[in-house]
Amino acid sequence: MSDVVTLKDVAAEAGVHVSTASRALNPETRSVVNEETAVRVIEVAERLGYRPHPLARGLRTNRTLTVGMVVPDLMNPLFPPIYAGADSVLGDLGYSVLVATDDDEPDKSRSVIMALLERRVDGLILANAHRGFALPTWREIVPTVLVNRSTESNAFPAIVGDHHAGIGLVVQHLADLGHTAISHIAGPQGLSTGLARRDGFLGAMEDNGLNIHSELLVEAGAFRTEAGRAACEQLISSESSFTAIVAGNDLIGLGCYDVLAGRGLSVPDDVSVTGYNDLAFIDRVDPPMTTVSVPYREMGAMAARQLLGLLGGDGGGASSYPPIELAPELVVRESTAPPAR
Amino acid sequence: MSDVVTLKDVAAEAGVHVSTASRALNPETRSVVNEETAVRVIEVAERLGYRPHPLARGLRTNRTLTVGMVVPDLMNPLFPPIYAGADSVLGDLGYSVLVATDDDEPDKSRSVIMALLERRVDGLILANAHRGFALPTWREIVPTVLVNRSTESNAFPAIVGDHHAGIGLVVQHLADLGHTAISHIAGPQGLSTGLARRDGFLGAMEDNGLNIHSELLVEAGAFRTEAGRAACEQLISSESSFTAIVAGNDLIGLGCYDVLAGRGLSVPDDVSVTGYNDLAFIDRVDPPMTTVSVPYREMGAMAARQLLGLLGGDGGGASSYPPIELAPELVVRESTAPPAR
DNA sequence: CCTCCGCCTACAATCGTTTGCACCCTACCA
DNA sequence: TGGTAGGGTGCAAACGATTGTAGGCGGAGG
Repeated sequence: MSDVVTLKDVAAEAGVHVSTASRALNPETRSVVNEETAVRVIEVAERLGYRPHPLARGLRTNRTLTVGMVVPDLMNPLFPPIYAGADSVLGDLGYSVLVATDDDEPDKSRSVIMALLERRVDGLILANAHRGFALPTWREIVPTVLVNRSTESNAFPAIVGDHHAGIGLVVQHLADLGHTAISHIAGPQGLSTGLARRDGFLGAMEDNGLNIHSELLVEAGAFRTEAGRAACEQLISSESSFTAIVAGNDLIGLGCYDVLAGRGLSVPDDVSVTGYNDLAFIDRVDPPMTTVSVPYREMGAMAARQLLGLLGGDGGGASSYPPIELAPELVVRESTAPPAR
Repeated sequence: MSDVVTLKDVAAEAGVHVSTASRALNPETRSVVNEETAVRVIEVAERLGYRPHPLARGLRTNRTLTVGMVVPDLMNPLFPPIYAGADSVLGDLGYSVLVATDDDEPDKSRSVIMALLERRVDGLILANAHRGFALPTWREIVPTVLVNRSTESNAFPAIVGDHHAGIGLVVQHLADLGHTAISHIAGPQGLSTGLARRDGFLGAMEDNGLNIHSELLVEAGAFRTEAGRAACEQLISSESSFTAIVAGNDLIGLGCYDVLAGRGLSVPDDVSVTGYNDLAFIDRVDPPMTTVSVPYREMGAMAARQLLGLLGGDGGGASSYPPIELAPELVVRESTAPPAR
C-alpha cells in the first residue's frame, strides 16, 4: 500500500499543512517554524520513513543533485581513480555522479555532454582531453570544471597534473644517470596532456643543458601501446642514436619495450625507458618501469571541490581560472640505468 | 532568455494545446492526433530545439530512465567492462547508468542501494558479490538483475561466468600437462565467485580422477595480491608437496608469484600457477600468466538486456531465474608447464 | 431535420515539492 | 481598550510534463 510515503502523508500524520512540513524538514527554513512543531514533523517523517522525491524537488528547485562526468573511456585505468575521488567528495553532499564516455571522439563528446545537460545535471566535470573541442557553449548553462586537461583560455577551473614538473623529474633522473642523448615519444599533440608533457620535455632538456635533436622527438598517434610501438619503430629507423626514451605515458613505454626487445636491445642496459602515470601492474612488467605517479584520485576530489565551490557560490565567478597543478612523483624502478659505458 | 524551451512554448508556436503537443511528440500516442498537426508540432519542436524535461516527465510517469549499478570498486579492472557493456545497451534506449560502489562492505552496500532507490532508479544491476547479503527486500520495488554473482534462491535473474567450466579448463590444462598434485587457493567463500570456483575445482579434480588433499585447499581472505601472498605462505608451510597452483583469480596468482620467487622457486619450472580473469597487463607480468578470460563486457550487456526485459515486461515475472552462464576461455601463457619430472 | 458517431482537440487534474503571500492569533504598547 | 507587530501556519501557485475526459465539428443515416 503506502509503499511510498509522501510529504502529504507526513503532514497529515503530524497534523500540519504540507507546506509547514516542508519547511520543518528543510534545515534552511526550519527556523521559521515553531520549534516543537518542527521536531514533531521530523519525528513523524522519521517514523514513516519519509524520503523526499528527488524528481519533484528537482522540478521545483531546478536542481538535480547530480553532476555529469565525461571521461574518454572507463576501461583506461586512469579514470576510475578520478571518478572515485570526485564521487567520494560529491557523494558526501548528496550528489550523484553520472558518468559518460566519449571514446575520445569530439562528436561523441558533444553528444554525451548534451545528453548530460538534458538530464539537467547541476554541473559538469570534464576529463576528456581533446584540446580542439570548443567548450564555451554551455558556459552559462552549468558550472563546469576540467580535470586532467586544460584549455588555452582558462575559461574553466582546471585541475591538472603538473606535467612540466613530472617530466622534469624524469629528465633530471636520466641526466643524473649520465644520459645526454634522450629521446621523447610524445603523446598526441591534440590532447592537452600530450602537449604539456612535450613542452615539459623541451623545457627540462634545456634546463639540464642538453641538446634536442629533432629526430629524437616523435609523436605517437595515441596514448596506447600499439601507437607507442609504431612511434618507437619510427624513432629507431631514424638512425639517430640515443640512450634513453622518455615515453609520453606508460603504455607508450610498453610499446617501446616491445620493439626494443624485438631488436635485441635490453632495457635498461642498452636503452633506458620511462613512462608516465604509474599504472597498476606497471611495477610488475619486465622490467618494472620507472615512471611518474600522478595523484589522480586527489585530482578527482579536487575537481569535485572546485565544482562545489561554483555550485554554492554565485556561479558567475571569475572569467579566468589559472589551472591548479598537482605535484607528481617520480617512481624509480628498473627500466632506467646509466647509459652503456 | 528562452534558454530552455518547454512544451508550452512548442504548443504555443504550433498553435495547439500543450496536451496535443505532448501527444504529437510521443510516438505512443501520436496516432491519436491528426497527421499534419503532428508533423507541424514535431517540426516546431525540432526547430525550437525542444527537449523534454526528464524530471517533469519522470514525476508524472514515475520513471526516471535511470538504472543503478552497484559494484564493489571501480578501480578493480573487472568492473569497468561490465559497466561499459551495460551502459552501451542501456544508453541506446535512453537510459543512464548511475554507478555506486560499496567497497565490498555489506553495510555500505545496503546504504548505496537505498540511495539509488531514493533516486528512483527504474532498475538495479548488482555486481557486488557478497553472498550473505539478503536481497529480497526491494523485490517488489524495482526490477533487479545480478551480474557476476548469484544467490542460492535464484530470486533474481543473474548473469555469471561459468566458473565451473572455467576452472575445468584450467584443471584440464594442468592435468594434460601431467600435473597430479594440484592445489587451489580459493577466493573468499563469502563471495559467490569464490565459492563457485572452489566448487568447480573440486568437481574438475574429480572429473580428472585426481585426489584432493585438504592441505592443498586454502582460502585467501580477499581477491587481492596480499591475501594471495598470505594464503600461499600458508600453503607452502603445510609442507604438502604440489606442482601447480590454481589461484582464485589473477591477483591471488600474483601473490603466489611473489612468495614462490621469495623461496627461490621458479614459475613454471618448479610450480605452475594459473589465474582467473585475464586482467589487462597480466600478459606482461613475469612470467605471462596462464589464466581464464571472462567476457565481462558481454556480461554487462547481457545483464542490461535482462533488465530491459523486466522493465518492459510485467515486472512480476517468474519467481525463479536459473543463472545465465557465459562461457569463459582458457588463455595459455607461460606460467604453466609440465611438472618437473 | 435531427441524431448519433467518430475524429481531434482542449480542459484540467495530477505527480510531490517548494515558496511567496495572506492570514490569524497573541502579546505588547500606547 | 484598541491598534499593531510579528511569529507561526495555511493557501495556492508554481515547476513541466502526461493523461482521463469532455466537447466541438463534420458527416452519415434515419
